[in-house]
Amino acid sequence: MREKLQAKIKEVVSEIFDVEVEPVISVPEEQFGDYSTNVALQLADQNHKAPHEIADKIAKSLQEKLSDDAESVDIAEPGFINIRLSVSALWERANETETYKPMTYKDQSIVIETNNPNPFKDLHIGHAYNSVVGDTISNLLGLGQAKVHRVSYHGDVGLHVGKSMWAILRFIDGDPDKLKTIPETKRPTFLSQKYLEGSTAYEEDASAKKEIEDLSQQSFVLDDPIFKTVYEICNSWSFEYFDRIFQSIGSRPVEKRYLERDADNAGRGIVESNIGPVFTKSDGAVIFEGEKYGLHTRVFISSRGLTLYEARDLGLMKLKAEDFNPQASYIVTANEQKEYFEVILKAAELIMPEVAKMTRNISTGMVKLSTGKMSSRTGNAINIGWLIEAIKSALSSRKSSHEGQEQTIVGALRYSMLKNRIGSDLVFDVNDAISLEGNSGPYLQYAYARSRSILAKVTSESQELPGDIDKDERRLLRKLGDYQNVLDKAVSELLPHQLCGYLYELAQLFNQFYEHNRVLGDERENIRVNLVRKYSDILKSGLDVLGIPAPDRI
RNA sequence: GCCCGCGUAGCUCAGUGGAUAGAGCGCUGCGCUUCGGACGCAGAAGUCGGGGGUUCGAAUCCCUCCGCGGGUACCA
Repeated sequence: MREKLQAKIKEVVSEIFDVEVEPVISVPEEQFGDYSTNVALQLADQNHKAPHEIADKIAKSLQEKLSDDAESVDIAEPGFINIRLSVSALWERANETETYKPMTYKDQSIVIETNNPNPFKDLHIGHAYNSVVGDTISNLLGLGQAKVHRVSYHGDVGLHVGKSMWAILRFIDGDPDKLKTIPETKRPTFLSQKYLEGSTAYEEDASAKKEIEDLSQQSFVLDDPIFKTVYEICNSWSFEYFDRIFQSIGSRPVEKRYLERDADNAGRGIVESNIGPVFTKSDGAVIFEGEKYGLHTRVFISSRGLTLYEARDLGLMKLKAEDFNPQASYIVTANEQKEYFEVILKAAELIMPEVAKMTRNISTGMVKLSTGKMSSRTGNAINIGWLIEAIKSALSSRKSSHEGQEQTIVGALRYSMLKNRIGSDLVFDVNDAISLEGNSGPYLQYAYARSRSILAKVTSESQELPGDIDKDERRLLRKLGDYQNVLDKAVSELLPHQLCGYLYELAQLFNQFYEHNRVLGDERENIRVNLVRKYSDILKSGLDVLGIPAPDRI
């Protein structure tokens, strides 16, 4: 409908004024109509004519051209043209919407790095946020008809591994079988405790520091049998834990896990073979002089000969390009890495321009806590497991059944992370995240369950619709037809909050409708059931994109 | 210091060139539950950080100042 309208306006303008324009069409407040355009104001600017006159001419001609689709075409000061759709056009638009799929990324292979927690360490809200955002953006890409490859990247080598292994090796005291004494459910806690022990020792004990540094080296070579055995067991514990947690917050599994170990080799090769043209040596280190390009100068290979994150990221870019032959590659990270990635991409541009060109860092903003105080044990971070328990206990304080509780938790958590624009910081308020009311995931799930409950009770079979429509019905139908525009925008800009905002407004309208209008047993039952059905389908499909389950009963 | 980002109601945020700046939470009052009250209705609450500029039109673009956050050579 929007395209149709756009074409007609273009046609009209071309006929009357003999100019080519790409008319901007927006959805105004309901009182003004269903669509609005400011072409007259744009033309007035160019032609130095009164916008009102121009608008008048366009509106008259447009009214004729649209015939059955427009109920009215009005002008409003200073020169807006407002179009009010006919009832039949509104239904047509809503029907289109139900089967609509944006084609934004059609036939593209796209690889996206959705999360990157390090084994041996614990997961906190920041990891959950990254996963939820990365997963939802992947869903949007998929909706835009891309072939999406979700991947993750993990720091399985380096200092943090040394810290953990130092404490773990002391615990097993030469006997790897001691790990078997740790029950499966305690493994994540065990690992995070050992990491904490190692970190503390590293700070406070000089001899431990030396040992930890040696163990860090060992993580690269793995030539000590006991180290290797223990390392591999604990690594697998971590990955099992990650998979379980990410699945429990509704994120789909990754297709491939990349390890720094692999990126290390690839990255070293790239950097070393480009010393001279791209990289230079300085104080024994291999650096990239980003300052030449207005960026930061960064070290890629340290003076001790070790690759740093910079070199490994170059290697990773190459590996991903080889594995998936993508047209686009996204890396979702917190924005503290934004300027870092600008440097990496600049260096990559000089070495492998085609890879650099398609790679984009989506920076998410940092997760901050609204309350200063947090668990003293985990420092200033909120552990994901703790958060899930908090939502669970908020739920059980309700009298309702526990049916669908898991889904409600996912809904509350994901929605609280997705409803704000990606890029600005997320001030994480636990009370907000566990909220079941207002602009929240559970509000949407509840509004969905209500509609399903009505539909389950429908007995009449007649599908014949009356030609007229009342005010509340029209309002709901108007909103339903908006869905495809919202999808277009959310998909092309990769902004899930656009969809959140729309679904919330839609659910609000439905709840208002529900409050003031009887559906079943009313003389207008047919038309209303039809609306409820469309509403229910659209809400479910939107929640699905957000990775939020929509159970029939909650 | 330099670079990047942000500043909208008490709090958390939408709105990023168009019409009287919107929502949730919180606050005040109401509906007391007939298709599910995890709901609905009404109300109070704003120098859109300050100042200047561009424009028919600015929260939105430009300049400047203030405040906050992040980055800034061997962490990731």
